[in-house]
Amino acid sequence: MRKGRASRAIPAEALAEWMETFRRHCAERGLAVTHQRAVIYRALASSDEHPTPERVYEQVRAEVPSISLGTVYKSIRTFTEAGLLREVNPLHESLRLDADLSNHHHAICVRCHRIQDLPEEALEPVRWRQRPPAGFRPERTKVEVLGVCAACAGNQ
Amino acid sequence: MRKGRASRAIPAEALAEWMETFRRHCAERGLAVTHQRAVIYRALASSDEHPTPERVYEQVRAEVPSISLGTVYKSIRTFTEAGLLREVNPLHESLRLDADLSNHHHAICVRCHRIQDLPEEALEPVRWRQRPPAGFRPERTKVEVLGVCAACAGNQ
DNA sequence: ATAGATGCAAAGGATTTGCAACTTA
DNA sequence: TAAGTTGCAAATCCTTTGCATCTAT
Repeated sequence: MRKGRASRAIPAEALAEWMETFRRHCAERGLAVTHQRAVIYRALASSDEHPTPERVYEQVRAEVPSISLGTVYKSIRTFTEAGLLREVNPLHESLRLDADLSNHHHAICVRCHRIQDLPEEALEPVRWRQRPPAGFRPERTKVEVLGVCAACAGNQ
Repeated sequence: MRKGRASRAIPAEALAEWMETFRRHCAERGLAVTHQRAVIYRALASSDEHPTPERVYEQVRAEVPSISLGTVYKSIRTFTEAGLLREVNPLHESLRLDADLSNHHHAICVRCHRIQDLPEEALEPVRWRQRPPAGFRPERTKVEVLGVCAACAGNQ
């Protein structure tokens, strides 16, 4: 994991625009725009390292030393539920295992987290159009199709 | 999440073959083939639900009531490190966040878990060849390119 | 003024670890 | 028999919760 200050390769105006969007979204959903929330959102929007809550806490504490880790967690959850933020890893609550080592993909239910196998042939092979990031050595490509499974769709 | 007995749509002979492979792999790596390990591996290889360690524990306890959850965790880790088993979610240790809601993909380092963005145009669009699983309503498709990042490749 | 947000501390779940007793090769 | 594995309990890490105090609307 890289250390140091993480900054998205995005100009200050774009960040300003995101902060504006942030304020609007909060207003639309009746979320108070507190100092803490603004700082937390800014830390997230200006980072390209896909940080953990702990890492966000570190960054934010530099600006608001009295902030608590609990507030960071609560804000992140609020933002995620409001659709302002996304989890990179929808299945992070617990380890999920696969004894099938052949190449295949997964269909993941965003509601119940059921995972169904997709045979490799179910999808067109993934191909590069551009070059991979400099120095990155690709080994394996997985596709996750996120959606709603039959059971969850049936439950309304 | 489905309840009940999960069974992969694989005939008994294939399972027998997997168990044989399992024994061979254990032998190759100097891993003892204990009753517990065999039962744990069988539970995993015969399931299509991508179970959690807790779920494996439930299934295995039906056969070996005295087994401990710790042993299940230790065996799973041993199997994963030996390459007999794969984690569906390599990033499950902690929540990772993304404020960029536009469609894009990720390059994930399997060593340090660094996540780099891949713009959507970096890859050919993912297309279905076959039909999605019955009743599954796809919403979004994510590609994860797993590999080794520049920093980790440099460290040997 | 009031609903909602914060900070703190305690609780809860997932996973790992230490160690003595037991198995496998 | 020696090295490795198990079961148990305690420890650790990540995340949520309860509650009194404070703040944005």
